[in-house]
Amino acid sequence: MQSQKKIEVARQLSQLLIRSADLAKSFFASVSESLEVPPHLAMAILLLEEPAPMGELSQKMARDKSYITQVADQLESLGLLERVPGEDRRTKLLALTSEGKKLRLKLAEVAGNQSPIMTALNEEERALLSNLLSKILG
Amino acid sequence: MQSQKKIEVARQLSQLLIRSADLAKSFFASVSESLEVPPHLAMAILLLEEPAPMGELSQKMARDKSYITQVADQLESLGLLERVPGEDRRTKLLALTSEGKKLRLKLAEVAGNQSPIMTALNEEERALLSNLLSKILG
DNA sequence: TATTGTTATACTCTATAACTATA
DNA sequence: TATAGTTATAGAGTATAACAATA
Repeated sequence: MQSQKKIEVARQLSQLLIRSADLAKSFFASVSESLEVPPHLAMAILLLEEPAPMGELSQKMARDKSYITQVADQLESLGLLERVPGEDRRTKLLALTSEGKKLRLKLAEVAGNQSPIMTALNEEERALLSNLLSKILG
Repeated sequence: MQSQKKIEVARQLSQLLIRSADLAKSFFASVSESLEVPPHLAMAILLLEEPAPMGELSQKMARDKSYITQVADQLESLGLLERVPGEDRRTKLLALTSEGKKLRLKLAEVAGNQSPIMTALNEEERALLSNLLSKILG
């Protein structure tokens, strides 16, 4: 393939990728906002199916631990989670309250059923997409 | 498909999508930084193959015009572009200087050849991915 | 000494609102 | 009145650095 053409292919595909991810994000943002939680709090809730140490959430969200402290503070003040003692006394587990769990279910249901990924693609296409993306991620 | 399972599929695929887009972004960021331009300036340069009014760049980058003003200021102070008069006297065209054009070529070459999208997928796979993503974007 | 989490603070990206000049 | 661009400013999201408690 010619060099100039290659550039265009790469650029357009990158743009498609970024726009799709933006769509997924903004879909998730609108779901969260309809449930009156900011998106990053909603994402944390979704990831806390089981109580987990803050460091673990930091990894899963790919955010600094100091930011997780702030997220946890906000969720706590909304009554959606509690910090409970962990194995060793430095560790704190983030555990959803019953209200947090309720919210998690609602969030998961809407996000699972109405996501553009679910509505636009059938099962086979989703599997295909999953493979291609995994390949990119190496 | 069961509801709980569906949720997991949607979440995992969204995560894959977002992580792939993040990879594309951070690849581009590292390319730009190796050429000593911040990524958003680099993206503007890439999009300015031909001189274009600021409003057009605003659309292509999906950013507010006031932000484009700031981007243009920075590129101008780096000697990478000039504002030249457009058709009517309100309009200004953003035109790369010769140094800007040189940089654009380097940028495009590396981004086109070494992008994870290009290295991880073959031509057929890229076409497939492009279709799936277009479907999601509707 | 290394690890978990916290605090205070500052930075980056980007938008909003009010404006100027031109159409 | 509508459009292109500018200015000044503010906000959201996130990180850095120094710290405390525990291991």
